Amino acid sequence: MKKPRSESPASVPGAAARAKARRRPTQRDIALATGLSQTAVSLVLNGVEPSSVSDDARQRIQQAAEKLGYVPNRMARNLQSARTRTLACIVPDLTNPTYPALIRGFQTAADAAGYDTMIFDTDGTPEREQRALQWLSQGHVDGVMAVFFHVAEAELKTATRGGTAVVRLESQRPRASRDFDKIYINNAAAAQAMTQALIRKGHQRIAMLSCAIGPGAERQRGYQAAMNEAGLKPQIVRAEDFTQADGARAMAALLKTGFEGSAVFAANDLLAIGAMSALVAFGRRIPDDVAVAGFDDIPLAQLLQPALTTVSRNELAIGRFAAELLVQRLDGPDAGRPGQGFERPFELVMRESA
Amino acid sequence: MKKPRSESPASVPGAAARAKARRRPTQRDIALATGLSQTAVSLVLNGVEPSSVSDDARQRIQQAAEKLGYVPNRMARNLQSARTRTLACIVPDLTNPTYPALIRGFQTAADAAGYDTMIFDTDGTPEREQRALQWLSQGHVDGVMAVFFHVAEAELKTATRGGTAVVRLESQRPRASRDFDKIYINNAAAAQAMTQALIRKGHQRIAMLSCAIGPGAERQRGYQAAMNEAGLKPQIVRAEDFTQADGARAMAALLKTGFEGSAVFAANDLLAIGAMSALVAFGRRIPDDVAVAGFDDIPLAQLLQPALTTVSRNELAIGRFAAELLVQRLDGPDAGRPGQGFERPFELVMRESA
DNA sequence: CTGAAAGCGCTTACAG
DNA sequence: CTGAAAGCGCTTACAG
Repeated sequence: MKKPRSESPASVPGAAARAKARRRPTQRDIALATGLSQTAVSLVLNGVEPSSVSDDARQRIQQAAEKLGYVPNRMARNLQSARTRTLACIVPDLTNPTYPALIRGFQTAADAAGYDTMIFDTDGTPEREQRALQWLSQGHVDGVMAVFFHVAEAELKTATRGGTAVVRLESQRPRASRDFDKIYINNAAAAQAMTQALIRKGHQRIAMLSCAIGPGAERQRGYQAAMNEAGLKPQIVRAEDFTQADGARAMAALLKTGFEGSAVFAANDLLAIGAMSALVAFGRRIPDDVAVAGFDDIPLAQLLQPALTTVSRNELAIGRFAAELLVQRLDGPDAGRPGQGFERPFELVMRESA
Repeated sequence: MKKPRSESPASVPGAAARAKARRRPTQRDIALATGLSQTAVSLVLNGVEPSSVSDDARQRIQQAAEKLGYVPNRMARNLQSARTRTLACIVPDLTNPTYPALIRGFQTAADAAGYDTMIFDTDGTPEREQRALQWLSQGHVDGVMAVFFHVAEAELKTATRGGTAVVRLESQRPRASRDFDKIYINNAAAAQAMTQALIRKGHQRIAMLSCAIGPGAERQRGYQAAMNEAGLKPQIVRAEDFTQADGARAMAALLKTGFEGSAVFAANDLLAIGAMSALVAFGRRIPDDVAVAGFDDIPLAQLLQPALTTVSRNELAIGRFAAELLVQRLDGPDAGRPGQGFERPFELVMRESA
């Protein structure tokens, strides 16, 4: 045997040898141990009803399985049945607390339906989102809830054409899709409502701290609509990404150029928190000198001093709802129905910061 | 990446054809399309070198693969090669920001080595940790970094005997294990150091707010050692779980019974944050009336008002290190070496809250 | 250079 | 009731 010298994973000697050395028992081992057929073993261990295996055989098989510590090989089972009993969450950034909350809700519902949950963090970059797509297309999961910033609908459709159920979270009312469900909140309306609330509080010069990716555009749209409607001049400042550090940087830059507004509306809570720390560093009091509002209502928002005014989407409920949609599609009677769009409510949470 | 076109030929109508079109293309389809063997297809698509396939054949195969939008079926490949090129992180609670940081670091290193990262949230409960074990034993991943609260060493060993590489994060110096690596910080020493720091600041009545699970016990041990050593009387209050809500509840209960201490040392930052909100609600000023210290140094710690004094483990670095260990075991020359224990440093981060 | 064939561990018709 | 057999999509020795 000539060993091909390749990058192929299987040619790594150590792991392959080790795997073989400590082989896990298979149905064949149980068949050999009991003197019955592998078919019978499969039938018994899967509890296929009505059972065509005698009680005696069944008992011997179960005992042998127990004794050998048999665990089914999912790769093999999945290859055969094309079902994995696993769902995935694909999110841009686990260190943004809004996503763990979403996943928490998802997992609760997936668990109740007997599905495992896998989580994939894309970092919100085009490259890693493509890796997530590739991973999806390899058939690891039966269904997925995905938050993508850079993936086109057609790409997602291609990646999941193997039959993977999809719920996509959108930042605006999406076009109807035959192929998968979509959940969205009206980000523009939410941002507009928050801006209007700030205006009602007497603010005239309100800057928006936003970001070009993800839901940033829609939230800017809502802000602009409210400002225009009130005859006020919009001022939008762009941060690199939706992180606290980027928010602090952008706010500091704005302050250095002589910011004279009385309020800042940030496109998410992390940006708002960054802005708050920059404001404090520049000696501005919140909310007396500058009011601050955010978006997401992450758990931390109410713990800040002052507590952050923000927009809540109830992520926990959205996650739960998404998992339930997937399970219905996979196990329910409406497996084949066309995709639907589901709008979820938002809520303004007025706290001390504005 | 080019978007593959639909392979559904308009000239072949009918349900069968559509069902076929929906199927993901396989190597067999490429073989059929090119008139070459499936073996040749596999050889070319895996880039096996030195190649035994002619340039002409190679080109035709690659073109057909592109045209059909071929994506390898991982289930099949894994079944054959027993390798998945995927690593897992198993953690107790994604909504505790310390774990996203850990995962972030892990993912960075895994990514660099060409591995995908899957995340499994156990909720810290015995039931879900068992599900994680079961999932592990099904061979989904080549390696795993795990934080378990309730899983015995033997159980983990059994679940991964298929050859899955393991790095376990421990809360104390672990016993050496032949089977897997362990990373730990000396939680007792860290808690002791923090308690000593509080004592040096003049505090005499220091309560510890802790939790029975996970690293709670070790941190209590360190606290007690420091208190005893200084001739002070330890007072430990137990919260249900390591969450902010539990911290607030436990602190409020303590305050109701007439707490007279001048400092509270919480076993993690979330408990500390909960305690802070309870203290504020009861009209106590931090740190003037009661000083507060935590453990973990989650990103939020420095954003609080007052900023939280805490213990840092540098999760990002730990995660990165863990992934590198796994990759070395899987791809490196030292695949078979016995497991080692690696101690990582901690650091006291003194801020305003104490 | 190329393809026929065995086999990874499993499910599921099908024939005795 | 029971087992032989086909097949899921792939990798890889082996024979031409």
